[in-house]
Amino acid sequence: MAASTLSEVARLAGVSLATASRVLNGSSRKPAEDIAERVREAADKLGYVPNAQAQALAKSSSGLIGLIVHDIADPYFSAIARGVQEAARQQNRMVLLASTSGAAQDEKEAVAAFAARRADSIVIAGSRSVRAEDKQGNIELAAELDRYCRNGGHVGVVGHPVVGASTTEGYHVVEVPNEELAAGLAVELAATHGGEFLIVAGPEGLYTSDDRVRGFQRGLADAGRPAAEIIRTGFNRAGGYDAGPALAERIKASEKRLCIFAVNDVMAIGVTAALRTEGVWIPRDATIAGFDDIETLRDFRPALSTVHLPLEDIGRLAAGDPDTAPVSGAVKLRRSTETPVESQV
Amino acid sequence: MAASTLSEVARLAGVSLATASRVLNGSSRKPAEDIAERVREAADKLGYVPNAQAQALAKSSSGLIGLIVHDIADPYFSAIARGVQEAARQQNRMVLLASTSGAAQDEKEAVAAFAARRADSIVIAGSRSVRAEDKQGNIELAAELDRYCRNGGHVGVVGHPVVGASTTEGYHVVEVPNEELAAGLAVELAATHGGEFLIVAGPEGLYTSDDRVRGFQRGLADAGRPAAEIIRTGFNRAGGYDAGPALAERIKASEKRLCIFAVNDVMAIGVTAALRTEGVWIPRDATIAGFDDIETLRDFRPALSTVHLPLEDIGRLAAGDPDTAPVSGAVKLRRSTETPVESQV
DNA sequence: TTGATGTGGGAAAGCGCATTCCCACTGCAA
DNA sequence: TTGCAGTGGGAATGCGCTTTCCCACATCAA
Repeated sequence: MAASTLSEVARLAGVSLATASRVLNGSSRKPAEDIAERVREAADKLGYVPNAQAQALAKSSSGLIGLIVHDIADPYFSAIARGVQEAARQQNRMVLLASTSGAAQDEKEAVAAFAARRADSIVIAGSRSVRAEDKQGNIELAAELDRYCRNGGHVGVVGHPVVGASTTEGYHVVEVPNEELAAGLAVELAATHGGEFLIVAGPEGLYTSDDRVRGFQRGLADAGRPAAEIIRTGFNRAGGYDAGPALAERIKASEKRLCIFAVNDVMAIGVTAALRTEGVWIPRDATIAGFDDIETLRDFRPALSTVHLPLEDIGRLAAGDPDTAPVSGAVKLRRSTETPVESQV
Repeated sequence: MAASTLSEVARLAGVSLATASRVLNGSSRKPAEDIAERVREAADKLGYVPNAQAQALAKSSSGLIGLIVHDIADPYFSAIARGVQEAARQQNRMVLLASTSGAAQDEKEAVAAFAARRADSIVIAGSRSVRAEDKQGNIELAAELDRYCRNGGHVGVVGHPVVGASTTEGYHVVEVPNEELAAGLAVELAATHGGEFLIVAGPEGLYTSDDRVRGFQRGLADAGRPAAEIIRTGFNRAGGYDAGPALAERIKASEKRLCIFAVNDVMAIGVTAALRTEGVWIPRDATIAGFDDIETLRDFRPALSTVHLPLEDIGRLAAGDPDTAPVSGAVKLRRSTETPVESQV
């Protein structure tokens, strides 16, 4: 990647390096118009493209914003990514992407790589976990992030604070009221559903999942209902699908109507798909609700009851956009939790 | 983003800059083990993170790969992005992301920004168009890309060559056999569908859309069928949705059974959703097929007939992964094009 | 006319690192 | 002992740019 340099431009225009720099790369000092014109012409003729690396080195600010997600192809993350991308665009920055499948070790490496590139800020989306086997990874990740912050970096965290961070300096947590919203969902569901509840959750220790489970149980309690049984599985579509057979059996065996809360939309979709293969239909034989309100799934039938989260805004907020309103979700009841009249319990 | 520098490490370790560099940042010359150990200790104590900007400047290779998509939240693009991301990871690079909504002007700016960052290569996904109003934009984009290539950059293009590129030097086109696959789809559909065909296409001049339309028509011709009528709309879910009402009317008015080919999956989903609101059911009242085989939509019901494209592989290929096999799609007939026995035409 | 003030361009010093070149030192054969 | 190749560390240069500092010149009031 060689290209023409500023000094070549300066030479061609017959001015000094300093002047050329002032003309081309925005400085407070504006050279005279005729000179500026000469410089611009020279730059144009040479096809000059400023070397952002060198600029970053010289003014120690890279114009980069690092984004860490579990999987960029997961619609949850890609929606957030869109928000981050937009904020970056507004701030005249570029976004550096890292997918980590959620492994703390990988996230740590990503942070180090971003730090190496001197990213101005890092957005870390995706749930961390407090499970014992992740402990070491979390500690290292936190240490890496702390170091990054200490060196003047900004970290935007989606959802909940970084596990094990030793300081709040430099961290900006975008609060997502998972617990409250899940509670709200439970209350609203309890209003029309007289049967049992069951939660399809992610692995124990996964923050987001745990928050939503806790909230849902609290909502049930508030509505005077017994706590729901919990089935744990993967936090993705496959996890939901895997939980299907057991659920189907349960539904067929029990004469009480079941309402399933899957802690995110893709899991709910997975569950629904699996149930369908077992001959269990939503909402005829059971009802289900998700969480996130993923856009790509909005045409899914039966329309999925869920909790809307402004994912794009979340991304924007995490990227430090000041004009975006704080996160506020909303319960959306749709077809998937409508109990057909003839089968009320 | 200040941080400790190599020379601080060197001083602490009591060695020269050169030695520290050799120890820490992979050089062919390996200093003695005891010295190396001292340097590593010092680096560790200071929390040294090499400045990738400076490294890039010094050895003029940035380890960056730029990715241009229309919309990162579109599952088509996010799937490709995942592939690019994986390839980058394997190559020990990072990916720089730019979303452009497909405007040639924006894509040009993105290319310039990548060039400024001295990205080793650029992947440009998403269809370009040959419409007259985009002509100027295309020219400028091509010029920017050409310049980038001339300066030693590599460009990976998804689908079809860059419109107006003056050279092939540096370009690597990942061929996607849109036309052949669409033809294959038409042939397979014609085998079981006796009624009419209709195509819901993107705007005229959009390469991918045009290719698929052309292929489909050719397939129909091969099957001895008359050419399908074409409705043009937006190349996304909203476009498909917008086409719904007119289609519904048509379907209701005609007694011939209609098979719709939407040139991509999200459009097909949009059409289906709109038809549903008009009381038209797939596949009862009409059938529909899409293109792309988007993963997030696989649980959609009726299961969408489509053409499978290995999007992740496409991303990997475009990012220059040598181990990935060339693109080969496959027609997938599913529920959405199954004609119920009782309503055969 | 003189000195004060302002204006605008140029020289040069880094930014943090890789790398080339140089040199001191070692070991070994002659 | 001398000479030579080989080893390994250090000084210095440059990557492309920003920015400070300096200086030449013009302008204007006294």
